[in-house]
Amino acid sequence: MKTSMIESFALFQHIQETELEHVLQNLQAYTKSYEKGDFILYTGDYAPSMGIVLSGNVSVVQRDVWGKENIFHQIHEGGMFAETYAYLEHEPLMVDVIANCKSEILFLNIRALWELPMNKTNASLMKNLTHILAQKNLHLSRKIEHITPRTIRERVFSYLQDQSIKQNTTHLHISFDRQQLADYLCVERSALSHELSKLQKEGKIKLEKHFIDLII
Amino acid sequence: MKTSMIESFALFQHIQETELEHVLQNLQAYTKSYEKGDFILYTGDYAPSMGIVLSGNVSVVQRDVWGKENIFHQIHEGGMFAETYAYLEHEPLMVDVIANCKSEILFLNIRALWELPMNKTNASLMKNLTHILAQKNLHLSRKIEHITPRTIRERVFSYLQDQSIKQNTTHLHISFDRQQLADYLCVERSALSHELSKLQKEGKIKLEKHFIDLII
DNA sequence: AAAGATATGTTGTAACTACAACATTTTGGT
DNA sequence: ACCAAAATGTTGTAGTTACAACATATCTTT
Repeated sequence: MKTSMIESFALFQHIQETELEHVLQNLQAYTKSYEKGDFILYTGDYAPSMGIVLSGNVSVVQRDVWGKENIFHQIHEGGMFAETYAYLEHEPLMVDVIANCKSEILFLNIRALWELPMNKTNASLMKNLTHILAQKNLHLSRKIEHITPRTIRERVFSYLQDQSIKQNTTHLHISFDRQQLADYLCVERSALSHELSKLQKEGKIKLEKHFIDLII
Repeated sequence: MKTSMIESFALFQHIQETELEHVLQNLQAYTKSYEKGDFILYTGDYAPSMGIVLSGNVSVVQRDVWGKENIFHQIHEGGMFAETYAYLEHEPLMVDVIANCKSEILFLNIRALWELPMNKTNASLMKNLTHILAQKNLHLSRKIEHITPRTIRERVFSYLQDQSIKQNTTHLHISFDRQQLADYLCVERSALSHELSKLQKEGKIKLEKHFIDLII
């Protein structure tokens, strides 16, 4: 396992490189590879371990009875998923986790952390984990903010303004394709396309492939 | 401060009663009282401390430009709020916290936890905090699940089914009034009343004040 | 018990979206 | 460069909601 890459991840901030191998062992680390479209975790499952995306990217998705998808998160390299369920061991997953492309996942039994002796390294891990959970919280709150408005137009602007702050530019890279963006905003794909076209005709945005320019 | 009450709270599980006074001191605990309608925290503020509801109850609310309210949580006795923002110190609040009635709040500087020596008590506090953050995450995910459907009817059923599981009965106590339930589900109050009436006429639910019977 | 205040229920209308069906553009493999 | 497949865009229609304006019920205070 390439520790050089792993030590850059949020969970391992302020962990000594020399400790890393030991930490991975303590957390019963193992990796697994997935192809595009593979299910990594299923709704209803219990997740004994959380996942870290070593390469590729995955979607955390909820499906309703009719198969309509609601994208909660898209997790890229270095990102974590299922940490909530790995921690709350009796809570069944309310989402699927699916590989968007060929991906390699590192699994860690995060509950083991609380059985380990209390030293500086393990305290750092706890602090990092708390930090990550707090940020997941914010992401979920932002998603709620984005899907609260009734109209597609308002949802799009809510999302684009958020992206504009995060990317610190008005030339926004959108990592979703249209269907995924529709799923994230909980609207119909063709209706989203229609609204984006209208916004472009009105001169409020400019569409170019995976970028959207915000024009103010 | 009545430590007998405080030790029953989620944050203080498995903490020795004899340690409690010391812990409260370390976390710079102080209490403050609020009247109905008082703002406890404002959108845009930074929260240096998180809050625990000692008595009364509070709402965590987001407002849009037109003053429309979106209720994220309702926090009752023993519940916590702003733990995410208290932990992410540079993140401004995206919600208001408002007292629904006369309430007493205990404030704790949770960040101080990471500066303290690593002993069993502080490790328990970290574990409890992680647990609470993970559960907040689940609550937010459930809220997303409830407001994802397009129709009021589907949102109501999503919420009622969730309550049915949580309360383990079909005779559901609803702690929201109609306006609050509408705000939580992000729909219009009168439209919600209308839909609830229709559901009752169809024999699918039975309304009685602050209870709703699910009829299956 | 009465009166004012607050909460809840009812109705009509304009606006927006989901859905379906189809047209066009872009992408990836050879 | 070509083709097939996938992604994106366009249009019309039926159904649901927000909003406004009002009616009724419930709570509070005296």
